[in-house]
Amino acid sequence: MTPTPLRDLFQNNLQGDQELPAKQKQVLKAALDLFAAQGFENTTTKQIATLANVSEGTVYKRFKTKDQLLTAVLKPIINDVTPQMASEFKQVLTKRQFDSISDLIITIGQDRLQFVFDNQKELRILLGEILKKTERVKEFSQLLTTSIIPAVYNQFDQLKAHHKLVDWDNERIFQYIVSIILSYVTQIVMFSAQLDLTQILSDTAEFFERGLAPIE
Amino acid sequence: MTPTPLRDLFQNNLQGDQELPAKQKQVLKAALDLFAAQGFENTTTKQIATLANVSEGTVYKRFKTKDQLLTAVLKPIINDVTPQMASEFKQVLTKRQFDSISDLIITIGQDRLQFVFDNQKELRILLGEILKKTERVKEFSQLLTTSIIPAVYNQFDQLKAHHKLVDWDNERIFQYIVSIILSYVTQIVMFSAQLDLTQILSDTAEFFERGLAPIE
Amino acid sequence: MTPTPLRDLFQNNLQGDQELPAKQKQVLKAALDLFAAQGFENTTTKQIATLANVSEGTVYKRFKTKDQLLTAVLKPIINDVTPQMASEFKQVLTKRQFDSISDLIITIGQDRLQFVFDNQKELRILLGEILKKTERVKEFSQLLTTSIIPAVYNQFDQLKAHHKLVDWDNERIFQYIVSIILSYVTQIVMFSAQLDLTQILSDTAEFFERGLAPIE
Amino acid sequence: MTPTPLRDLFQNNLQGDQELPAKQKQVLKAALDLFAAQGFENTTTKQIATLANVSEGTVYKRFKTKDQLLTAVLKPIINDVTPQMASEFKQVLTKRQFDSISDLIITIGQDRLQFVFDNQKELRILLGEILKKTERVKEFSQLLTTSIIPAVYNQFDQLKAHHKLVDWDNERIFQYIVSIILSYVTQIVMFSAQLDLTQILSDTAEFFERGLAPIE
DNA sequence: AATGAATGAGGGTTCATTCAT
DNA sequence: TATGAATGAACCCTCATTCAT
Repeated sequence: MTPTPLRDLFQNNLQGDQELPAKQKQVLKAALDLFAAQGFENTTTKQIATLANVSEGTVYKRFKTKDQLLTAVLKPIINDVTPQMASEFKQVLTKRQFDSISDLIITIGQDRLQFVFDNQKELRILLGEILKKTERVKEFSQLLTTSIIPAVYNQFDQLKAHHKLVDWDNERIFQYIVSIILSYVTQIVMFSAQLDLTQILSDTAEFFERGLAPIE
Repeated sequence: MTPTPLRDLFQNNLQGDQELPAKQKQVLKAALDLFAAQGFENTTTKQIATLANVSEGTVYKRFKTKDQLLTAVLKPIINDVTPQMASEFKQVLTKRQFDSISDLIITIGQDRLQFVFDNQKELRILLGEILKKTERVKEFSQLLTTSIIPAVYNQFDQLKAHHKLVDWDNERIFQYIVSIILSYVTQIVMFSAQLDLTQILSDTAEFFERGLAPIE
Repeated sequence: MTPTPLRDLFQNNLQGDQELPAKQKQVLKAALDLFAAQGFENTTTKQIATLANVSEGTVYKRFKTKDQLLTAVLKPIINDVTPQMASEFKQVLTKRQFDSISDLIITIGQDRLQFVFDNQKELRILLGEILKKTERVKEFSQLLTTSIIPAVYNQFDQLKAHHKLVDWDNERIFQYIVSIILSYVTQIVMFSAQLDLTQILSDTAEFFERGLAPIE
Repeated sequence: MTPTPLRDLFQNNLQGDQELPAKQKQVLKAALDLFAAQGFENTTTKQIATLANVSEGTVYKRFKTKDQLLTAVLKPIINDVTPQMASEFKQVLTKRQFDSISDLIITIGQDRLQFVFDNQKELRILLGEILKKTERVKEFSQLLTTSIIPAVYNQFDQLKAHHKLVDWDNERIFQYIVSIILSYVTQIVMFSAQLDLTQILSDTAEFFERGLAPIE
């Protein structure tokens, strides 16, 4: 079961908004695509209007400045899409209990690496834009933290209870795992690396099996 | 012994160029600072001229377009500054032999985390600009790879010989270590996290001591 | 009945264009006047904007470059104005039958010399611009050729039939007549010569009466 | 005996100037070539400096503005080269006596048409530049007038004396002949027409033989 | 005299934003 | 509400010209 692409989540989310006129939705959709493809500064409002099949004036009807438009694009991603994404991921985490660190890592890894792989373009640019405004960064990361973390920590706790995980702080364990998975993510997104995901995950699992084994 | 800041390395490197007129050096220096502070697109050639105490025409005397100016700023960093930086780091690696993974990680970590910490601003933006052009990414990463890696691998080999490190591929070991250190780097650069570097490094060292212990 | 000035023809033609906004028409009109008065390179887009009572941005709304603006000025002249001009001239040629070479030359000469005289400024510069692009030259001259020539040749043929014109190729006869009339045109346009058109035409007519008399 | 090309005459003339430093001569030569090839406005002083193998400063050593440089290029052409050219042509006119209008026309025509043909590029542009400043036009045409005309008129007078030419004003006769020859010149220069010069000249001669025959 | 770095006014062009319809 | 013409500030860049060496 592959994760739903970011772009689709975004669009579904837009359609749920009763208040927003159809044309404005087209604007947001066009803006997302163009920002993702060329970055914020390199996208003109005219391009957005054209792609959205809308006049330039319409772009400004609701969003008073180009910057507000960016915010409007980012907001649903941060407020709605990411949670949705997160909950999708959470399902993976809560559907069943993992019986080892290996199991956990391979499952998580497969799911998220796939997601990143499928959304390279959007992630690369949107990340860039998000990073430019420090406030946004905070919002965004908090989001992730509050929704996914509990599910993961719960799994950690259960593994610990079964004496299958070292008794360190969940934060610390989480950091190590995320770090290494993210490093592969980076290689994929930034360098378009062609990696053997299966091999990598099994190696990584082996490593954590040792590094995070409970202390006897 | 703290690592030399990027900005100073850049400037020293410029001063070595006999051919480039003083004003042109001022231009490059100003451009680096402004690009680092506000990004490429948000920096005006007029701003650069003003900061460099130079007319706008002068900016264009040598560098025919704003883009060429960016390249001219990046080139010495990639061709000269980074190697210098790398060799500085290499010295740390070759000066002495490490007697454990912990030792290695703490030493490396301290040096590089400090460097990143000191150059947050420059790294954040320049990295952004470098990432925009895929060709540059390749150049840049190859650079790092060829100059530092051998020294690190040499240390690994010696630790293995003394039966103090698991007998995995050096690449694999390197990836794990770098991943986790980079994850802290990221937290510093992107989120301006206030971290207790000493604590972190000792924890990380402990983790690797277990995960990378030789198999009995 | 004096021929309609080029500038008026141009303006009438513009007004016929329903699609083009009023301000854009002002731009074209201003551009024609300025190009004619100072040449293309010596005319600023700002000057055009000012004369047209329009912002500089408006100049570029429709015409993406200054060069396209020149083309846009020249196009109606080539495509519409000249034909109109030509047809006006053709009327003179077809309205009645000429009963001698003298008659023909004096009539043609008066009409066209007057036209040139009235449009000195426009002709002088526009011709210059037209000549810079060889492709345009071709277009332009073909235009003239296809629309006027037949009417003239028809007159020649009738004169020949009445045994009032030498039996040479029409092209050859046309060339001689046009050459000499153009030479006076040139003197008017280029040197602002003050010529006694009536005297000149009667002299010229006399000359042709002899040179082009039918061979007995 | 083909006429000497304009460019060579210009250069020879420069070499005769003792006062002008060698580098300045290079500048003038380069300027002529570039102005001829691309027009005045489209030629930069840097281009001139480069082609002349000279620094930009040197270009301004003697010629204080770009416009003065144009004047300096045009001056020798008007003051020295054209007279030389004219005298060359005059020789053709005075070397022998012509025994008919045909003879005269064919000889003149061949010589001058050839000259124009060989100097198309220079003539086309230089003429353009000359035409832009009305004062220059006057200078230039007077030049031609005073040096060549007498020789031509002398020939006319002799033909008249031998009862081989109509007894009209020399100016009038001259105008007719020059007009028609110039019309062919124009076709060559402007439209790069491929004309059969021999045929044309013999036709033209025939025409004038009739049009300018003495009145019985 | 010659150099070429430096100047800076001004040119063409873009684009976020406004506004009349 | 939607349109798209209009705006004008600001940008990148050019180039004739000056000036220190």
